[in-house]
Amino acid sequence: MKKPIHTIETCNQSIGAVRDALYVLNGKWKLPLIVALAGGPKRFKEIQRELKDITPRVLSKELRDLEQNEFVTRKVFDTVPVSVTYELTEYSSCLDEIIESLRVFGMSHRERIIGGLHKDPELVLQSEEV
Amino acid sequence: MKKPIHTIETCNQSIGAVRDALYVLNGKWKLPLIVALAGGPKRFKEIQRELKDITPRVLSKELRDLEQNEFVTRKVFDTVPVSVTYELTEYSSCLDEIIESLRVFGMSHRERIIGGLHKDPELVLQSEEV
DNA sequence: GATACCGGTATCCTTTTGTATACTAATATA
DNA sequence: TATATTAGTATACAAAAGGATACCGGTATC
Repeated sequence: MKKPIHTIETCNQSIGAVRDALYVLNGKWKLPLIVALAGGPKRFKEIQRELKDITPRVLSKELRDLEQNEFVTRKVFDTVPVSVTYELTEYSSCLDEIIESLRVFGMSHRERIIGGLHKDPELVLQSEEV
Repeated sequence: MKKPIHTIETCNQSIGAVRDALYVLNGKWKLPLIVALAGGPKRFKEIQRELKDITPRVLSKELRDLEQNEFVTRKVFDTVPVSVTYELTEYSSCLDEIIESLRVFGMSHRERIIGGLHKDPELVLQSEEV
């Protein structure tokens, strides 16, 4: 008899892994922030202007999160006044694949929910303009 | 000259799609709940017992979310007292692929963060036992 | 001298998310 | 008669995420 593939431990481990993955992208601003930085290094205020409505408090925290996940590097330049840039790392490109698969899934799911004349799509879909 | 692939609209649309996708799996209990139902239809109390610590209020809400996303069907049986079962739909299997890619990413990311002797992995990784 | 820019931080507040606890009505069991 | 079971709901609360606003010290511009 074969060993079971799904033990309680491996299963919980998998749940943890998926949760870690989701955690990396969680919150309102991670994705827009990654997209903003995809165009090259940017300065703090520059990002803040691009992501209309993000407060410096939140931006600062989101950038720190991405930095700790090694998706972003922070560079301080010795100018007056100091300038600080944030830049996506090489490693961050490993997000591309998973973001793409989330995108594909999200698009088709949205089609299904809207196309199926769901009673209240706004309960199901998060992004606006349903 | 070619049309740009990344216009502001398509880009925002993509962000929305990814956000919708993440929204489907968000929260503390969606994943454990899906895993619990992967073993076949289960009744409310049965699930509640399996997911130790989930309160009926939250379980009820999570099940409703999954139902509205068409990942779960609710069936009421005319027994006394009534029994109600929850079951994954065919459609829910479209989650498999994306959950698997999240799992793979999550595992390797966790390895990287822990293996890289990150100062405080608990700031970065969400699932316990870092 | 007044104002604006830079990269944030401090403090307080609101919204969202999840928890705790108690409760329902009908039936079965002890 | 007392208790447990079913599938939840009601009310109140705590914790987490995010927003609003003001502020810092140093320089440049008006």
